[in-house]
Amino acid sequence: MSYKEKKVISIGVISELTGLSERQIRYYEERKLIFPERSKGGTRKYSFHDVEKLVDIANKIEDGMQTFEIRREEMKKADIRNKMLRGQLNAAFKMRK
Amino acid sequence: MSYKEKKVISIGVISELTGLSERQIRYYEERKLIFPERSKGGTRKYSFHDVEKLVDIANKIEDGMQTFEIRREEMKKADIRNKMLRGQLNAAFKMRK
DNA sequence: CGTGTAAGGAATTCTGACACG
DNA sequence: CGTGTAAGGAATTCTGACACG
Repeated sequence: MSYKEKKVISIGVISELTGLSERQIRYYEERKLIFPERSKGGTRKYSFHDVEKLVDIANKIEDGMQTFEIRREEMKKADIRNKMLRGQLNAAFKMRK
Repeated sequence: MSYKEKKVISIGVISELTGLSERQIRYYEERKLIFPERSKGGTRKYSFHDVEKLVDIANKIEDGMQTFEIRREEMKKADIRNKMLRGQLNAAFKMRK
């Protein structure tokens, strides 16, 4: 896994990097838009990828989009990715028969 | 600046990533081998590059090298880099005359 | 709905020092 | 020299709640 995906950054730093309040960052997690890991003690850990995600989210919210819409959009993307992956695997499987 | 160089990781996470104790990590800073940044509150912030540096340092110490030797080695490398850079710049300057 | 805030507590980090060697 | 540790304090983060709207 690349550095970009490693969850090692605490919420305070994330707040600085994104310009969002800690409240906002935690709320977007509550709405299932981001998924930080946790230390043994329970503190949240984010990745650089999460920083980019958060900036995207913030922009969409500024444009008037609601969190559930952003989430739905995200789900749709993941769905398409899954279908494409299935297609790939299926094609590969058929070739082996 | 790439993600690798951004100083955003706290000492606890660095300790986990490197397997070194916080004591060791702070000591290597005292010996001028690494240079974390500080938050307003004074907590140390490291980069992924520092993680790699620390692993290197730990290996050298395990091989019996002393911190001042590691530092000397580092200084020498930086020195060579500087000389090469000067050479480059000088050559470029002459070409313009 | 999305965000601010005060509240109390817990986890994290800091420094300077003593210890061993 | 390099590292462990106990000590006391400060910075950081956590959760649940009230507020506004």
